[in-house]
Amino acid sequence: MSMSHALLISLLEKPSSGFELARRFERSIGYFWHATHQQIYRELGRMEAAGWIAGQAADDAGRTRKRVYQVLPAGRAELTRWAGEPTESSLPRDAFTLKMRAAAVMDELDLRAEVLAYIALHQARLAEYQAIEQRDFPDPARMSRKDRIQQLILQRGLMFQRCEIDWAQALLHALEQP
Amino acid sequence: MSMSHALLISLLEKPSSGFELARRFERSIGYFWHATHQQIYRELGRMEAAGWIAGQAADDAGRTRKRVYQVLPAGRAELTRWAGEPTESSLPRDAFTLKMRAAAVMDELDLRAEVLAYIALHQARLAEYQAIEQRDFPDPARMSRKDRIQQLILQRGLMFQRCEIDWAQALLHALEQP
DNA sequence: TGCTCCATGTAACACGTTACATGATTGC
DNA sequence: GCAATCATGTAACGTGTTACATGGAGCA
Repeated sequence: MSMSHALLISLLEKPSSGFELARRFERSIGYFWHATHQQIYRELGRMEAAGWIAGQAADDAGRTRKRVYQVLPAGRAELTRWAGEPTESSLPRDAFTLKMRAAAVMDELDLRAEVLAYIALHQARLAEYQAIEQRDFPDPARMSRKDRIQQLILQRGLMFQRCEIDWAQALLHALEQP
Repeated sequence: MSMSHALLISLLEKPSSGFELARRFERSIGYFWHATHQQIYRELGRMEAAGWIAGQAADDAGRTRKRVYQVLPAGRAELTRWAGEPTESSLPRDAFTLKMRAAAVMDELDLRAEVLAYIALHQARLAEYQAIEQRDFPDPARMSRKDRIQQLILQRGLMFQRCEIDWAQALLHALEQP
């Protein structure tokens, strides 16, 4: 799995503690890759053992156990190796589409409320992404290569939300017909 | 998990053996929900024990162990119950996007070939879906409610492929800039 | 003092993947 | 007779999820 690589990239973007990573994997990064804190701690332990990352007591640790991890050369090498191998195409598992398949074969199911909730969810996400875009990429003129790529990744998310909303509206229309 | 529900819906669409389900979950259904044959046999066993489905020796079984399963009333009831509960929003884990995040923070990575392969993959899928649409929904005039919903589900897939292709082309352009 | 948040972990279990095994049928 | 495909399964392992536990810091 690429869980470890997701963490390596995240640590390259910013050296962090396990807890900070967990928060980020619930939010911005989480929009594209989700993980629980247990997975993260487990993986951080493995990667430290493998010499990919090094953790040390954080400056602001006080008497807490807070440790901040950073990527070692071996971790960078592993990322390079991984980037070169063929990408596994992710296979979706979408409970919503599944319910719509159910609605197709079971006439008695009325899923209009589900579709409305789905539209609302994706409209909320769209608004969130738009806010992130305005916050992180306010000036289209002065952007580095890194900024441009990161903005494109965000725009992929924006594009999907718009697609989902349009599609769900067409679906709603179809469900309202006998 | 909704693995069992995916199988129930698939069995409602057409009573089948485990092997037939496995083939379908690699192909058409697999575009929206993937499963290996081991998962399928395991789940069929559980569902039969729970009284959701019943299996009997297939008509064309001969001396093989082929068994065809069909959904029992308890299985239908379970689908109805499941459709009524709130839908868990699926969280994506996309290795390709992850690699692009890596490219953003590691200048030395050249992922242009990856992007080209990605474009080719989604163009191939687009063509596949278009072929399925022409085969399964040839006559837009005479379509049942069921057909219309199933076509919309397929069109969601088509829409995503087009989005991915357009987006990847923009990304390719960004990667070619220093 | 008690509440909430920060921070890290263990343990048990469910789910998913991979490798391997078995035997019948179909076509060359 | 052999290979490919149909058809079902077991076993082992890795990953993901859920529940629970622990303790410090900041605040009212």
